[in-house]
Amino acid sequence: MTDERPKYLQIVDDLRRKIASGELPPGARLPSRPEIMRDYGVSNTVALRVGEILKAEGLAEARAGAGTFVRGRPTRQKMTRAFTLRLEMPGSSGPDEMERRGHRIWSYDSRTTVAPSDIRERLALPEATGVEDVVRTAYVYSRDDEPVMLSTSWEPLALTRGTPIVMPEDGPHVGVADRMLSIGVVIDGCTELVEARTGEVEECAGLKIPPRSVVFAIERTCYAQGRPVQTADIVLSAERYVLEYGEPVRSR
Amino acid sequence: MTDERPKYLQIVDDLRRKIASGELPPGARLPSRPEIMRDYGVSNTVALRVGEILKAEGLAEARAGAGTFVRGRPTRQKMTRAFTLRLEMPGSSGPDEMERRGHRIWSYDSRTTVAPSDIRERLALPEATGVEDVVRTAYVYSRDDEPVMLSTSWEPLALTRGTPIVMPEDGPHVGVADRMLSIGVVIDGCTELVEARTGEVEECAGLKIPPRSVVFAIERTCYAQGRPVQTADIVLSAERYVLEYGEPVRSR
DNA sequence: TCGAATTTGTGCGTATGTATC
DNA sequence: GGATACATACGCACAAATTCG
Repeated sequence: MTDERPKYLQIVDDLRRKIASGELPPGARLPSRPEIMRDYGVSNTVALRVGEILKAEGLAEARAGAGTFVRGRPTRQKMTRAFTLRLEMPGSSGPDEMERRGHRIWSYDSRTTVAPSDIRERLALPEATGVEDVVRTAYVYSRDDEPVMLSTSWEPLALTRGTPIVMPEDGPHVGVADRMLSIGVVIDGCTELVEARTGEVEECAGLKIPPRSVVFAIERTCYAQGRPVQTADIVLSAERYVLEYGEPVRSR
Repeated sequence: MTDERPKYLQIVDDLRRKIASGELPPGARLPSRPEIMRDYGVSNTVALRVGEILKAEGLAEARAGAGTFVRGRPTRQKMTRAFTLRLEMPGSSGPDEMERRGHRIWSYDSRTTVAPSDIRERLALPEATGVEDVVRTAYVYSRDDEPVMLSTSWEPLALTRGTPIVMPEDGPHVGVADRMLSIGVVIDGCTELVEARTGEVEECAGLKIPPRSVVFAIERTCYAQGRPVQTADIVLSAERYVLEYGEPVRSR
């Protein structure tokens, strides 16, 4: 054996090859930690690392007590972003686009707070004075009873204070545009900044995907006549979703 | 301490927070393994894991013998997608949005060929007959003399055959919309399917980024009255770019 | 220039809790 | 209930790279 590389990499490579070749098809059980230790003659440290790497690469999935299994790639859902925005534009009512596609709000948590500096910038808020000036709402969206999207929205209290829609979940209005319209704020513009990166541990845990999976992180800001009226941070798995932007094709 | 989460996560969180807040700016040294063990009262196993996670998340960079340092994120360029499309829409001329932002075509390679099946589907082409029916052009875009974007575009020969714009780089017309307009095809719709994943070896090599870096893979299709007239596969580094979509804000 | 101290990378052994079968 | 497997955590050792006096 003239291989200079670390043992754990050699083993990972070997298993990766077996997965790619189909020798270990999706669902197949990978060797357990003790088995790796025996088969390859290594310590638990190495066997442990092998599992961690395969999980991080999204190739394997571990279930405590059961074993480690080859992961079947999920079919990617299409998430039509521009379309969402359009449907949420003034006049819409009833379930918004998210719900129409089988997504439901799994949980949410609203509270008033002092906006952090990056949010202040996005909402064009003045210097912080220590006074609570935004409503922060953390949503978890689900599909088929699985969490699939995390969203944290921020709305300036200056806009909503004293209105019936201070707390997003109060009342019948669904979707930002609809809610804002009900207090006379017409949302007429929206931008999304799309970032892709490996998910933080908590994000991946919240989405029930392997740690460090690739995720989309979308920064969405809605405007009314040029003034930002709501901004949100949206996180979703890049393995499960493709984002669709652009003009929907009309006649087809 | 009522925190139920694993120790390594708590420590990672603490350091991540310090990095995000700027308390530990890019280039700053993170606590070493012995320091973490002492400061947080944990074993080397935990301290080790903390470093591994921060590295995997791209927040830190370790040099054996020297230490672990906060990684300076390359400042992310904003790639304004919708805007690009709009500027490329009929009537525009001169340098397109890509060029305006300092991007140049580094190299390209055009040839006629038989479209593969996925492209046939996107362009709504009939069954392949073995006859060359598309022009495939592979571009490498650069910025500051560095390759930053790969793009492969496909145009049906049925549209362009016999016109002066069969080969994209012939003539003065820059940008799809402009070129198509010159032969009477008015592009009036465009969709982009945005995917994020770890880059393939060739892609990362072409972009001069580390293997398995996170990349955007965009599938863009342009339509004229509902009929697809051009489609392209675009790959760019997710570490270097953020995609911007949506209505640009008017009055500001 | 050299060597000591430090730090990361790799590897070893072990223990305990908990989920699964 | 018992065996198995993963998750987390403890301990230690040594090589290679770097830093610094």
